[in-house]
Amino acid sequence: MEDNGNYCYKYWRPAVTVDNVVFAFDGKHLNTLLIRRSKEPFRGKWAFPGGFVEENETLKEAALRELKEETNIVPQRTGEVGEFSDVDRDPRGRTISFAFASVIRPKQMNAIQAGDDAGEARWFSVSEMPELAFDHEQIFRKAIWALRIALVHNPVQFLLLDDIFTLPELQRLYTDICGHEFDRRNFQKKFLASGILSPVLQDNDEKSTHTANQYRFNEGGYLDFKKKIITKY
Amino acid sequence: MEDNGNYCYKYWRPAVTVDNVVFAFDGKHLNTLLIRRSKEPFRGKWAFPGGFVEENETLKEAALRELKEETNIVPQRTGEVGEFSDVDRDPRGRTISFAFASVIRPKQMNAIQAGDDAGEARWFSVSEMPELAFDHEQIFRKAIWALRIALVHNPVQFLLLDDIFTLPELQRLYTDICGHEFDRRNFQKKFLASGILSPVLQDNDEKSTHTANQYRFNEGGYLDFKKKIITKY
DNA sequence: CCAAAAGTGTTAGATATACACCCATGT
DNA sequence: ACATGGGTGTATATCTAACACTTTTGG
Repeated sequence: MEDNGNYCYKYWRPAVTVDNVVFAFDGKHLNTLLIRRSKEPFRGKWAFPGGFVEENETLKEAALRELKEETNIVPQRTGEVGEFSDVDRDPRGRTISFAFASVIRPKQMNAIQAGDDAGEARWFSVSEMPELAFDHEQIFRKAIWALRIALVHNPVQFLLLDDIFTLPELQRLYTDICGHEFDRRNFQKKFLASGILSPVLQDNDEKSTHTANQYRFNEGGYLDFKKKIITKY
Repeated sequence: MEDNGNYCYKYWRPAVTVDNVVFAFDGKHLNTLLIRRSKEPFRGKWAFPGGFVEENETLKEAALRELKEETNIVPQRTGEVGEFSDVDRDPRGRTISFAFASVIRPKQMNAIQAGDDAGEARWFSVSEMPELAFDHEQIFRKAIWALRIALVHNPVQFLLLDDIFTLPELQRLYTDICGHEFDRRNFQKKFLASGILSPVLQDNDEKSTHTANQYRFNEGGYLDFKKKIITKY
């Protein structure tokens, strides 16, 4: 068990890593960012970007540092997914990982750039995920679940869209996150009635053409809306 | 930094601990289990039971082991709360903690018995918590929040009650968890209509007396109810 | 010309809220 | 007798769900 290294402790300690599940919406579908492993174990397999935690950073800071180093992504928001500590989850030895889920805006998607020990970095639609290294399947399922819950408690959906967006886009995003189809008319009615969205006035030229109306997130309206909901519980 | 111990590694590793927030309902109020620290740091202060993770156990297994050792409690269910990894959260040195929240039934409450380095173990009403050691305030707030969310997704409320319970008890439990008063008539109507509860037939003698009706959790009804809800999202 | 995508309104059912009185028990 | 706690029903408002046609654009 002892690696004969320079860091010695009185009691056993596990190695601690962080993993990042980054979500992005390309206008059609929800995607996550994977890197292809260039080293053993699982060489050639896809995995979530991550790495070892260092001495002077929190787990979240470690996650964001690794994400930036390996993929050049800096998220809009990052939340906790959970711990993954099965004794045999890493063939190299006992490693505990803590996973985070992040969201970025569509326009940030092409900032990706594989760095460090990431051979390649690529977006995958959440409905077409490849086989993953380690227990990253498990991490993925838990991350989607966390995203679904966050949808209700934080306005992450609006951090997954650009500043100005359309209702059909918002609906497609909900469909992918919830894995459930929504009725278009009811969906629109609900959001328009909620006060969460502010319409963006378009040129009359554009407006006359038959394209989707544009909206912006209205933080004040959102907070009021949430206050009403909370009373319900 | 090097403690000159027997466990040596090539790279730095943090110490990893687990903490347990155990919730129990005494019929009137929601309580959590604290132990009084018998050692420095924070000697004499109250804290959640927990300890260091060992080599052949997951974090959850470590949490349950420490809980049993320090307080003699074996919970009905345990869920994740989150990570606590501020660089200076433990004055003894860099320590990362992962917190779990557990629930037990009322009749298990008096099984507590302080063991190991727990000088004393005691239940505190969640509305009358003492000052806590480390960043345990933070852990507590996050644990309550996790419990509130679990209420919607898992039937933890029924693991916090004995097998047979009354609607007023259930309502008091909800009040404490949600921090919000409910209308008695609407609360009862909702639960009775939901199919989640099965009435327990009482003797006519008892029934004629004016005491609260008894119910039992109905798992099948709960699953049907949940299925309907999920479609709504 | 056809397919794909977006706009738009109504109705019926379900759910949520607000609200008051009586009875039994124990002090 | 009084305070506490528990049982019970109705009316209103809100929310949810189901449902079809027209317009525009691009191929």
